[in-house]
Amino acid sequence: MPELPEVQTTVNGLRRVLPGQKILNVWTDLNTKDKRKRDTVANPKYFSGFRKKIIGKKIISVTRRAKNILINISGEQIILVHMKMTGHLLYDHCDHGNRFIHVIFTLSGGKRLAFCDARKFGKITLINAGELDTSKHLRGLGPEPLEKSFDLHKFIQVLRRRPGAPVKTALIDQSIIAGIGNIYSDEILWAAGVHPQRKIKTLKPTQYEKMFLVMKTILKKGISFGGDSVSDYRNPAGRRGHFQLHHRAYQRTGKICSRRGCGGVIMRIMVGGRSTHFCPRHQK
DNA sequence: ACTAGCCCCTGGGAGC
DNA sequence: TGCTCCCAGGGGCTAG
Repeated sequence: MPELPEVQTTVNGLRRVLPGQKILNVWTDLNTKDKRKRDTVANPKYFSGFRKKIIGKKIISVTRRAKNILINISGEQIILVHMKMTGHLLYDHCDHGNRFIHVIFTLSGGKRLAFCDARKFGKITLINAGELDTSKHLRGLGPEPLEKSFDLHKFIQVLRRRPGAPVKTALIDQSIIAGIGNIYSDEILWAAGVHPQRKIKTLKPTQYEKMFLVMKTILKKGISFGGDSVSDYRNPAGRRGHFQLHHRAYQRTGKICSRRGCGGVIMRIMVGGRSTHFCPRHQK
């Protein structure tokens, strides 16, 4: 469940080691006929072209947009990596016994960059830099929640584009705000004291303000803990993040709410097809 | 135009 | 011990 903080943690790790290196080779064992993966290295036909286009190219920088890792290479091209549910990138920590490694880039510095993904949902594709924002991979994404320019006014404005949606559904909608997923949305709503099924149009100004503030602090907290490894996420060095040790709602079903003086019991319900954890006592 | 729901995939945990 | 069933959920896609 890599979300913004996990993707940022990976980017922070990679941008210290990748820039300046050349890509010497790339290997994959992925092989699919799924037409949804037509434009990824999982498609053998695409992979041979991908391989030709990136070999010999130099890595310039590593950035992030929403939950996508963008590896900018020479020749005005970008390798886009989406980790989806269980994916992660490993730098110089790809041991041969790891059967979940599906893509390996050999680099000029003598180290390797590997894409590890137990469930093979992840995506690796190549985009021309000039077409990045209009590509189907990034087109339609909402604003970055941690940008300074993303203020309370814009927060309210984008959420109100889905007036009838439950607030939980709106928060994880990538076209509304980019980068929030199931874990951080539950944590944001717990901290804001907002019920996940509350409809956007019924939110009070004070609730918007509280949600906005805790959204920024919780996402930053996620980054400062090196992401959340409740599931498969690992940083480029193969190590776990620690945000999972600080969950207040996510996967705490049946536990006493840790808000001081609350005493509620965390519940799990389905909202918009996603399991949702919240405290029915203090989240209104 | 919108949304609900299925599907991709496989490990891990629960239940028997 | 080992089998089966269910759950995890980002996001593409389709049917309504």
